[in-house]
Amino acid sequence: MVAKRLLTLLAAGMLINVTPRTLPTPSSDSPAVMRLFDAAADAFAAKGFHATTTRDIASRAGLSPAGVYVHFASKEDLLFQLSRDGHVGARDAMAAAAGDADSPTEALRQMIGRFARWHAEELTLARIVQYEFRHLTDEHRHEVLDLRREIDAVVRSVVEAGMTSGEFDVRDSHATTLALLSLVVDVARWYHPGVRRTPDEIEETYGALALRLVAAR
Amino acid sequence: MVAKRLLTLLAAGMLINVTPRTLPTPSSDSPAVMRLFDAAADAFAAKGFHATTTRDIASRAGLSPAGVYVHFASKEDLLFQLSRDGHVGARDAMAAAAGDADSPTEALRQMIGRFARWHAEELTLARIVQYEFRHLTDEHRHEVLDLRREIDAVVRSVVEAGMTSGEFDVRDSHATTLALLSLVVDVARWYHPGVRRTPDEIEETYGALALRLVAAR
DNA sequence: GTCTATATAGCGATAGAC
DNA sequence: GTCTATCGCTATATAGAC
Repeated sequence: MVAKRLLTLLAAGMLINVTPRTLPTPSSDSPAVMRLFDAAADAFAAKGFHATTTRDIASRAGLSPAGVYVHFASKEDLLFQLSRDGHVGARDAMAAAAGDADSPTEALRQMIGRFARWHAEELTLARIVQYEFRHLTDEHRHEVLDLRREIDAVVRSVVEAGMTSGEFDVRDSHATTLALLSLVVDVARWYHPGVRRTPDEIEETYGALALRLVAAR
Repeated sequence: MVAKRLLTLLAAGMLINVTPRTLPTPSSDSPAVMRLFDAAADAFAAKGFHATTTRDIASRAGLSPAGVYVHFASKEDLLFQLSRDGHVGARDAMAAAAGDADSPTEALRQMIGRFARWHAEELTLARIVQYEFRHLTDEHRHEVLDLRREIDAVVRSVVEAGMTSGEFDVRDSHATTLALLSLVVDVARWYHPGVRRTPDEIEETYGALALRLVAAR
């Protein structure tokens, strides 16, 4: 009961509302802006932030080099918006998954499975989220760090709910949360569409692996 | 018995000899070369390959910008030698750990524990190994990929030995090997000396987590 | 809002003296 | 083997025409 209430709280309230979505929604952006987001995401994911030039981004988006600066203040601004939106999407996908569950065991299975799936389905965004993070300015990095702490907190809350209910055999919730996130984050490293596994299989596999890590009964 | 022979084979022969160490040993390098290796490793680990300038490296090593090119053909050559030596060190640390074990269970615990510890103790090298990989030239990347495949193969061999002996409950040895390596690789992302855990604790924690992932009896 | 043209700076790497 | 000086190039970002 306590666990269930906690989970409901997390899924329905805390996570959804901690960072209100005051961002411009993608649908309100102009075609050029959307092309620039796509172009920058592909380039950053493929080559990394510093190996990507503004000319790369502009030409992929069908614009001149100067065209980028009509819509974005800098190359780093493009990275920041991609990174922030990616973190918000990842967090919301996980929170939604937890909301469907009626026990810590099911919440963890669905959250980790769904989060792993997100890394496969949103591969370019996931790579930016996990690998390009450090190239943000100090101010932007701190803003995104808050989102990362939210993601960490919801996983740890479910782990601790399972410890309290007796469903999980875990001594250190921080260490176990870190391990759970390690499994998921690394999907962005090895996954490639069509190789090894489908997003469906990844979701199932990682949900099961998560329950092994917490020694769920 | 079969499992034990396989493990001995892996530890004593295959891994150690697959790639003979024809590299110049660090001890035979000049002081300037060692300073350049250290300087480049620190800079690459802290900022990434493309955000590091040859002037950064040279000044950290106490040389002029031109001084780098007396000892290395290019900035990428420095990265390659660091990446290759790092992979060899990681592989050998793991193979040595497997050699001490008398069962797949103990081999896996010691290998994963030792490998995780290596990521903490050799943090700068580990970050280069895991994150700067993609900035190698095609030829160099393929050479390092062979080392990565060796590391993957030895972990998978131990997983499969445990499946054969009945000690592990695993359906897909590839997926489980990937998950085991995900745990370890991610240590290079979150570890920072003095924070959260000591290398000793990491070795113990990750050895135990590995056994959970394979559902060792 | 997009372009051409360019400012300003820094890059990796080399030449040649010592 | 290390230096000073610099080449040739590319980078991010801006100015101003349309």
